[in-house]
Amino acid sequence: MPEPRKRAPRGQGAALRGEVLRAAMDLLRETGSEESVSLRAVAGRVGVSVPSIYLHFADKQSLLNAVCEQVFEALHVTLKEASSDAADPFEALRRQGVAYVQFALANPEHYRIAMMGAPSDYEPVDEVASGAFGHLLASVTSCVAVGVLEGDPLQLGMQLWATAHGLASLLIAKPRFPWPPLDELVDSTMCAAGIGLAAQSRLDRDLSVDAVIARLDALRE
Amino acid sequence: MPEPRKRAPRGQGAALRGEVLRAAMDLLRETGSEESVSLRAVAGRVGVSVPSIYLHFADKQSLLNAVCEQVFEALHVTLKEASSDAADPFEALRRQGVAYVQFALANPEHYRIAMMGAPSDYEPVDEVASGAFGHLLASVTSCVAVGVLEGDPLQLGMQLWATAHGLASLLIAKPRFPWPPLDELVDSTMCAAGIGLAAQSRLDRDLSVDAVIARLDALRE
DNA sequence: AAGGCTAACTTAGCGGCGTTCACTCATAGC
DNA sequence: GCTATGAGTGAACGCCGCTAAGTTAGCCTT
Repeated sequence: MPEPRKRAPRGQGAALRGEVLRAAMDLLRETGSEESVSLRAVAGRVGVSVPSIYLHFADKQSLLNAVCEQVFEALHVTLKEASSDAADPFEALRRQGVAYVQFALANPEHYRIAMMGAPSDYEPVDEVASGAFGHLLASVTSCVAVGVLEGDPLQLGMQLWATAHGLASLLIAKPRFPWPPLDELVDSTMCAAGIGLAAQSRLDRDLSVDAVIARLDALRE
Repeated sequence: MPEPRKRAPRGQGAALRGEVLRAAMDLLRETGSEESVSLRAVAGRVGVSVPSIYLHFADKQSLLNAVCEQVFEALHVTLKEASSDAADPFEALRRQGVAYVQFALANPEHYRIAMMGAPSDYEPVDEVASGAFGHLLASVTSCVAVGVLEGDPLQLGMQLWATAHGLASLLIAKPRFPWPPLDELVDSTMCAAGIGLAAQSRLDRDLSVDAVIARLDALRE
């Protein structure tokens, strides 16, 4: 592994920032473990000395925060694409949930850093809100407008988010668990989450089992 | 902070193991961050030198694995207590879900290590299966027997587990997010998860929104 | 009671980590 | 040609997990 990098010309110092960020993301993907992404490893891959990283990132956490932003943006794009050809907003929710889990499983270490790490001082909560979660919220709001969901769109969105995240993060954190076939599991879970939220607002929450059974059996065709 | 520890008598060397484990858990709880639990910090708190830890734990990960086992056991006890006085198995599920999230929020760093960390080489998957998850599975199986849930209890249990874990881990990982009041959010989410799983098996999964609305509106009293 | 055996624990040190400070070097502008 | 400055480096600090070698103290044998 040579060190191909030449000193950048006068105005182009910031180019190094992009190279460092890309190297960090590549290392995460290739090694699959956050701990192997050390500043020395990143610097070595870029072909630069360690302190050079500090010219563009205040510290290691800032670099990881930049990684998170990339992940959030990629997730946003993925969810938009997944829901673009849905027939209705309820199906859009389901597709977004499935795409969310697939994204997490396809980029587990990126997802772990962005969504399962310790909360850092600067949580980009606005980024998330205006990005992927904002897109989810729009679909939820449409569902409320159509009448399939009822209640506060923000709370409904968080509940759906939590369901998708729960499945994704469990699958990532506990890969040895004897999971059933994933496609069916994920689709079933997101389906149940949507239907559950829709059904819950139409039912008294404190019904007895027998009452719940009686009501739900009416759903059968 | 003095170092009160005297050398243990001849047969009691293993007592140190318990002290180290307790110190690690206390440090986790007090500092609220895994990174501040270094072997030096643990050893200092116990009043012993660092290599002494290696007499009872193969490496740091083994110590953390022991912490995880404690957490799983405490979680198991919590879930058993929470569901002990439920009127029916469906309510037992709901109470377990609520208690699960409360446990995670009350012990966030313990929960993070046990459930949100990178999978270590020895995942105590059997421990989880025979403990807290086993207890959840029993309630699910009862629900299937009673007829409110339908399908594979293992898959249903995983889906409920994922929902509770999703809420818990999101709340821990994203504390800056503008969460609504937690009690209502948690109870609503677990309720919706149970009802959703029960309703899903009674519905064609590919109904259009309008069909879903029509069917679900029949649930209203 | 003396001495040895071994369990229990320590001292010293390795290499790797994030981070900092003082520095070199090349070039753009005068 | 000179110099100001942006781009990047070398060396070092303290903390980390971990290890090899050594030391201490109490039970057991004789």
